Order: sequence, then C-alpha cells, then structure tokens
Amino acid sequence: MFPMPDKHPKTPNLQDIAAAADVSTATVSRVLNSPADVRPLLRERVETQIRALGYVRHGAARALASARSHTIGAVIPTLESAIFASGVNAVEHRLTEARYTLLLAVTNYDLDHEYEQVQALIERGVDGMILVGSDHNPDTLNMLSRQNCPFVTTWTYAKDAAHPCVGFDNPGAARRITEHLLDLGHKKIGVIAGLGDGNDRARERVIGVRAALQARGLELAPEALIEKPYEVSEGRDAFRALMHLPKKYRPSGVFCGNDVLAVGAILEAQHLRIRVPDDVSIVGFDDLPLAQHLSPGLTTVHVPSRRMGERAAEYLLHCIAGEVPQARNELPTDIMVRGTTAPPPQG
Amino acid sequence: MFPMPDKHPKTPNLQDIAAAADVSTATVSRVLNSPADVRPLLRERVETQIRALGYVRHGAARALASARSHTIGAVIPTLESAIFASGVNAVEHRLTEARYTLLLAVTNYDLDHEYEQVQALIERGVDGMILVGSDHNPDTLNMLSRQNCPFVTTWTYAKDAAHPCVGFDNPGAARRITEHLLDLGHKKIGVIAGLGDGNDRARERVIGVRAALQARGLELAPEALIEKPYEVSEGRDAFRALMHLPKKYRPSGVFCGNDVLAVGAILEAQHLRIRVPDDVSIVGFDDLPLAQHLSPGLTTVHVPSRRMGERAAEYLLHCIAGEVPQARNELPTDIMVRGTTAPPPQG
DNA sequence: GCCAAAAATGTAAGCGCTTACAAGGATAAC
DNA sequence: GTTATCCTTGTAAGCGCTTACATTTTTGGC
Repeated sequence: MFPMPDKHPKTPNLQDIAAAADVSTATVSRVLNSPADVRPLLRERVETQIRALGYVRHGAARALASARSHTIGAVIPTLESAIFASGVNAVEHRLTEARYTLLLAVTNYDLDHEYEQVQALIERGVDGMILVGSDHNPDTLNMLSRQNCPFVTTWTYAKDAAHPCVGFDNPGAARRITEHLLDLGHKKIGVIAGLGDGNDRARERVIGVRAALQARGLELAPEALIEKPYEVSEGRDAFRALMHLPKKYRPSGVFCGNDVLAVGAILEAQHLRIRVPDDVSIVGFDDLPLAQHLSPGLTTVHVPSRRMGERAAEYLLHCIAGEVPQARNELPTDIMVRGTTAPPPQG
Repeated sequence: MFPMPDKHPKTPNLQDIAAAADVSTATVSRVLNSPADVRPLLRERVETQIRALGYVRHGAARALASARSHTIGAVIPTLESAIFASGVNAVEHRLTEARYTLLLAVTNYDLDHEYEQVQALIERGVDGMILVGSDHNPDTLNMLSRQNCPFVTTWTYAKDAAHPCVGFDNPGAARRITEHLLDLGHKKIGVIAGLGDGNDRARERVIGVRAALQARGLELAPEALIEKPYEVSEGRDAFRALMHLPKKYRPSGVFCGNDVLAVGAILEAQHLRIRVPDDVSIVGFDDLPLAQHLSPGLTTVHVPSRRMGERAAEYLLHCIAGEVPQARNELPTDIMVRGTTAPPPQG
C-alpha cells in the first residue's frame, strides 16, 4: 500500500481537535457542550481549531455516549394531505429551534406498517415520538413504553385518553357543524366520510354527525353514508352517488370528512350543474388554506394543525428536559361558516 | 441505594441476547445482519431470545461501529407546498423499502438556513442528502464534499450541471407553455413569478418565458412581471394588479410560476368577473392534483415530482452501495392543455 | 476413517464521544 | 506563607455494536 493522494483527508474528530489545540478531548467536548465551563482563552484556542479543521460533531458517537440522539420521530398517515404536511412543518420548526432533528415516517393509514415505522425510529434512537390518532396496534404502544420512549398522540383528544395527547374533539366538532346544517333547516344529511379502518378520527367524525341527528330525532340513512379515501376524485364520485340516490334519501346537506373530499363534492356539483349552496349545502373538515379561497368559500371546521404540531413538539422537548408537562391537551376548533351552506331549497 | 422495583428494566442489548442464547455477540450480530451466515439451529435459538427479550437494535452504536447510519437527509424549502410534500412522500417510500429512514429539514427558501440544516443532518450522520435546486451557499456544498456525503439536487436539470441531479428543464418547460399561449394568438403576456432570490427554479422559469417571447420578437414588459411568494392570496393580489395595468400592458395571457399562484389568479378572476379563458388565459406550473379538478381545468406544466423523489432516493441508495450511478438525470415534463387557455378576445 | 478445505463461531479491538473522577492551579482567608 | 476551597483541566472508562482475525467445527473426497 502506498500513500494515497489525500482524496478523502479523513474528517477530523474530537481527538484531532484536541491534539491541534493541545488540550484534552474532555476540554473540546466541554467547549462544544458547555462552553461556560472553560476559560475564554482556552475556549477560543479550541474554537479556532474547530473552525480551521472544519470539524463536525459525530452524532452517533454522541448519542452512544450520552444516550441522547437529539432527534424526534414523527409517524404520520401520509404527506399527500396538505394538513399533515403543514403540521409536520410546524413540528420541524419547533424542533429546529431546539436544535433537534425530525425523523419522518409514513404509514399510509396501515397500523401494521405503523408498528414497523415506530420500530425503525426507535432503532434510530429518537428521544421522543409523535403519533397521529388513537388507533394503534397494541404492540406499537408496548414497544414505546418498554423502550421508555416518550410519545404523544395528535389529532384526537379525549379527557380520559390513555396516553399523552394534543388534539381536539373530533366528534364534538363534527356534531357542531352538523348542527349548523340542521339549524339551517336541512333534514336529510349525507356523509362522505374518510375510511374508518384504522382511522379513529374518521369514525369519530361520523359519530359526531350521528349524535347531532339523533338529538333532533333524525337518523343517518345507511345509503347516505359513503366511506372514501381522502382524494378529490373520490369526493366527486361519492357526491355523484349521493345525488343519484332515490329522492327519499337524497340529502340536501352533505358532511364531508375532510376538505379534500369537500372540494371534490363541490367540483362535482358544479359539473352536475347542481348549485351550491342553493340546491345542496356542503361542509368540510380541516380548513385547508384553499377552503377560504373557493367561491363560494367552503364552510368547514377549522383545525389548529400548526399549533398542534408545535405543542406536540414542545411536549416532547419538555419530557426530554425531565419535566412532566400536562399530558392531555385540548385545542379548540372553530366552525367557519362561509358560502357553501344555506337553507335547503323550498324550505 | 436500594433495589428499585424494576420500573425501567433496562432495555436489553446485544450482550444480553448473546448471554441468553449462550452465543457470542458476534453471532447475534450476524443473525441480525447476515442471517445466512449462521446455521439455522443457532439462528433460531438467537431469534427466539430476540423476540423473548423484545430486543431492538441500537442504531447509534451500529452507526458508530459500521460508519453507516441507514438514514438519508432531505432539505427542502417548505412542506406547505403540496408538491414538495408529495416528492418527500415518494422519497420516504423508497427509503422505507430499503430499510432506510428519512431525516427531514426545511429551509423556508433561505440559503443560510439551508447551510445550517445541512450541517445538522451531517452531524446526525446521514449517509446521503437530497437538496432542492441549484442555488446553494458555496459553504454548503463544500461541507458536503469535505464530509464526503453523497448528495443529489432535485427540481433542476442542466446537462452541464456541476453536481449530481435529478430534475427537469425549467426554462424549457416554461418556454413551451408560453409558446402555447403565443400560438393561441396572445401578444401581451403577464407573469406572476415566484420569488427569485435563492430560488433558481423561479428565475429559470421566467427566463423560459422571456425566451419564448423573444423568439417571436416580443418583450416582457417590466410592469407585467410580478414576483410573489407561493401562496393563493399572493396569486390573487398579483392577478388583480395585472388586470389593473393600463390597457397597453394589460396581458391577455398570464403565466404563473406555480399552480398555487395560478389558483389564486383564477379565483381572483372569478371574483373580478373576468372570464377564464374567454377574457384571459392562465397557465400554471407543477400540475398539482387540484389542477385537473378545477373547472375549467388548469392548463399547466406537469412535473414528475413523485418520480423525481424516487429517482433521487435511488441515486443515493446506489451511491451508498458503492455503485456509480449516472449523475445527471433528466425527467420529462408535459404541457397539460386544459380549459384555462383559449385565443385572446376579439381575435 | 483421515485430512484438507470450507464453513461456522468466538475473541477482542475499536468506532468517537461523554462524563465521573482525579489532579492540578488559582484564590482567598487566616 | 499556609491551608482550605473553588475552579479548570486531564484521565480513562465505557456507551453497544461491527468486523478482522483466530479458532473450532463440519464437510467431503479419497
């Protein structure tokens, strides 16, 4: 073996810095982690070398030695939905402020896949984990607690929740916006819900709709409940199906499990030359940025996704700092009454 | 100190498994990493213990010992834009398939912030990095190569690109869709561009528009070029401004730097009772899922964001595997002619 | 059965860092 | 000038794993 031209001049490590600055590795480590503990003169000598050699910490070694990875994991259903994306964005911001890094994993609404993703993140040594919803494989939660990895669930809240959560009252919000429809005089309500399997939020919203109806002695006809994946085209299909129901069931007010489905419904209404809100009222859920720009603006439930992301990140950061933050955090939702709702025709 | 009730029964490590299965740690490591190297009988004995004790690998230790973190970093401008979100989603999928995990960082279109994020990810020991665009702080690229961290840029392609990239021809696509407008007979073109600072894609798209105009002896009036952040409301504002231009400059065809701006333009047109495409034609860029559902459907440039994400992930995975994949990858774009473009009024 | 070659397993040396503890120096009280 | 105290810095032991190398076992040709 002969001397290589230094193509890969070996990235410097703590020892190299220590040698260059003629101090011990402990001192370099201290300059990096608790600069106040080392005298300015020495500190500067070390910092000079750090810059000169372009030293970058070795996170794995750091994590191994300190049992702290400075990373947080988030496991979400999908990034295709704008609303999770913006929540994740918020999480990322808070973490970056705290010099933490986000590990992201996606489940596609599959709880078994979620289990694997959680395991993968635990293997990566995340210091905390953010989950969506309260539907989880029991193994997932077991693993989390066995590994004593602090975690918090988002997007749902219940005052008796079994786990730390920062979320909101899904059935309550669904109920309130349904009541808005009922207050306008609608009697026949249709529902375009998200897929309920493994998705407690979707199910709970339907429960909220039912509750509102029952309180007025009404019922949700089975024909008028359609479950669909969260996609514009699915919303269109479902809305068309609803409009082709026999008159007896055909709804004058349609509750959509989220805004993506609602946009689909509106577009299909336009396509079918059904006027919104004159002929049919439509409500959504989530308040995507787009909702207010549509014309007419979409009446929907505003969900504080950004704040939820921030709060979840903060919760974990506090846990890691050894504090015991409040475990159950409820965030308010708002009914945004805009242009897609009105009294039913001839009524 | 007295014996604690085992609240935290210390998560088991390789040694514990080795002891329990009465083998060496090397053997346990092998059943985990190259099971074929250990005889079925032994392997099963070890696997039994792994399950029994609920063992989970310690990634940091693994990374330290093997110089491989099994993570990839992605640094993107924002997650609020649906199009990056879906690209990231695609990256995540490919990585998960390869048992890799994604570290995500966001820059908010700030190149200095990008530098910090890249450093943070390098500290975390990512095995490769995905960047967006070709505008970068030189320090960022230096760090990457000093740490010899393989990386690939996305969203731009140039046949003489200085770095590995998987992207597409921004100016070319912008030029082609502008030509579509010109072919319809439009002579006065307005542009609602993204903010060009630190965003080569936004600038290149404008260059493409200019090229198309110049080729026909036309010019882009300075008044008719408006730069805005990628937001619906900004698109509305810009469109309104364009429509209030003196007749001489007022465009009959508007090129929007992305679909979000285009949606804003369409909505504002609706608001101003300007008919699209009868009075004004509008084109976008990106082909967000929504674009085809609008009515009229948005004429736009289809960008293969999903495939781009997949290819970028694959590129890095190949690099890590020691291969030398093709460094410059161009993906095709398509002009999607839909309903928002037509000949200008009165001929 | 015997022996060489091949396959399976074990041994142990790090990977780069943090941190308890030890040691050395400066400071201040007397 | 001493000594006790505090503040800085150094020493060195791991953290949990991978992997080159050494050792043992198995295999198969004869």
